[in-house]
Amino acid sequence: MNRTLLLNERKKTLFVETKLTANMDMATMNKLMECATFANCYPRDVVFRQGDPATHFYSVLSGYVRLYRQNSEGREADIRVCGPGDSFADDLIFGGDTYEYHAQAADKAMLARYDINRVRNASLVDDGMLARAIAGSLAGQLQETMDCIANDRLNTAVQRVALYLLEQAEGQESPASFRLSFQKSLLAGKLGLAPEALSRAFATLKGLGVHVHGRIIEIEDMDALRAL
Amino acid sequence: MNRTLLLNERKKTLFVETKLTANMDMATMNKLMECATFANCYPRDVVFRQGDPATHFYSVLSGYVRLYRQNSEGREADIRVCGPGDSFADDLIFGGDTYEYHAQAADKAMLARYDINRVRNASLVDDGMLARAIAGSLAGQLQETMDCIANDRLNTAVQRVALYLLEQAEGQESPASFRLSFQKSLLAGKLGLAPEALSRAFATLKGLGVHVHGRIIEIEDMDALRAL
DNA sequence: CGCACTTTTGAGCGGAATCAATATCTGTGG
DNA sequence: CCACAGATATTGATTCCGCTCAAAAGTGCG
Repeated sequence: MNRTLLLNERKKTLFVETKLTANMDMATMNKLMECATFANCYPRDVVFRQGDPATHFYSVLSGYVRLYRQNSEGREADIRVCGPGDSFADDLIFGGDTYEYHAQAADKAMLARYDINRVRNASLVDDGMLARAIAGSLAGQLQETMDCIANDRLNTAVQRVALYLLEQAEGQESPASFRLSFQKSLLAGKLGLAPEALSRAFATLKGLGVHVHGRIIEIEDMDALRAL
Repeated sequence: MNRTLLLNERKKTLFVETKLTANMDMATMNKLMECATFANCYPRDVVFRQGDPATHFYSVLSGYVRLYRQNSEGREADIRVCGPGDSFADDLIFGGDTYEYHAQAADKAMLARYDINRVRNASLVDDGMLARAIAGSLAGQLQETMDCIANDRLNTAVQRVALYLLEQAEGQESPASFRLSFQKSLLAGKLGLAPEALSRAFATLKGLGVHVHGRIIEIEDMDALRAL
């Protein structure tokens, strides 16, 4: 068994597990696969830049990608952090000809890279399955993004961090423990905080039984966090 | 010509001018129309509540609808303000069975009200046009919503207000003038501000040649705002 | 003309950003 | 295995933005 074949099998598996392909039949998945190439990224690699003409959209197979915008002084604000299974820039399939944000690998990452025009054309000639899958993906992203706005506007830094920890510990009983899936500086950005603010939020949460050792988090009492 | 007929013609016109129907052919539009009823709302009418089972999605034909979420203490945060042509809760067509936010008329409003199940089923049997139209609508909303996050995180109150005014004055030369399309308290919510903060932002902008008389806005020099 | 609602203004406070310094972690090579 | 360098994270001090509460002023409608 050669190495390339193994790699392709792995890619294929990850491709199938993507949110975009989750509810597709085989035929549609194959159509989509034909529009795809694969790309490996190293940390800090730029996937595309705001203002670039939009040619491709992406699914994350492994690793993380950070979507962000910059203001005139160069300060950056994260819009979304995409992990395995997430897709991004697919909002440009049905309109929009330039990327509206920067995309940068936040880790070693493997991406599926779809040609926008080919996917759009494919969606024009199939029975609607492809368009429905895209719509489903966009709907999920829209919900997440609206959640994010509400969360930003309604909750303080400590509350947002507590909420994130609870989401990560989903399904565990108190006491829960897990490993953060990415760096704290990236997490800070995702939550709309400066890294210092995240640090201070963790310090506050220590008083409620949250222990942080590097990337390992231990939560003594999940209900104490829920009560915030 | 009777009154009801006139009214229906008006509804039909507004229906056609909706973002959702913008790129549809007649056949698809008719299919969609068959899933619709119409509703008139008075200011502060509740369209649906967070947690309600999702049965319908909506297009705004006239007036404004506010989408918002509440925290445990009852404080409210606006997620989106929908005006003529906008649709909302269409993110639930392909997944999600409860509304994730409150929707409230912010004005006398006329809405098209679509049965989610019927539209979903219609989208399963057509050639994909319906699904593509929905995907296009969701893509637009997603872009707006991501813009909102970036804007919130990157700009101060004064900058956000200035940006909003520039958008509203789109296409005019300096000096520009126009009327706000809704109350200041609603605008404040849309921009993620307390009403007092909006007021103070206007006060600050007075120094840059922005004059506010009730809902009438006059901008002496648009470039001065762009420079913020 | 008066009442209710919306908006503005003022004062004080609190949360998070910024800047700066220190501590901790990670991976590399001696 | 340890020492070291560079990156990452924490802590402290300060500033500033925007929220809250309270009161006054403005607006519009019957």
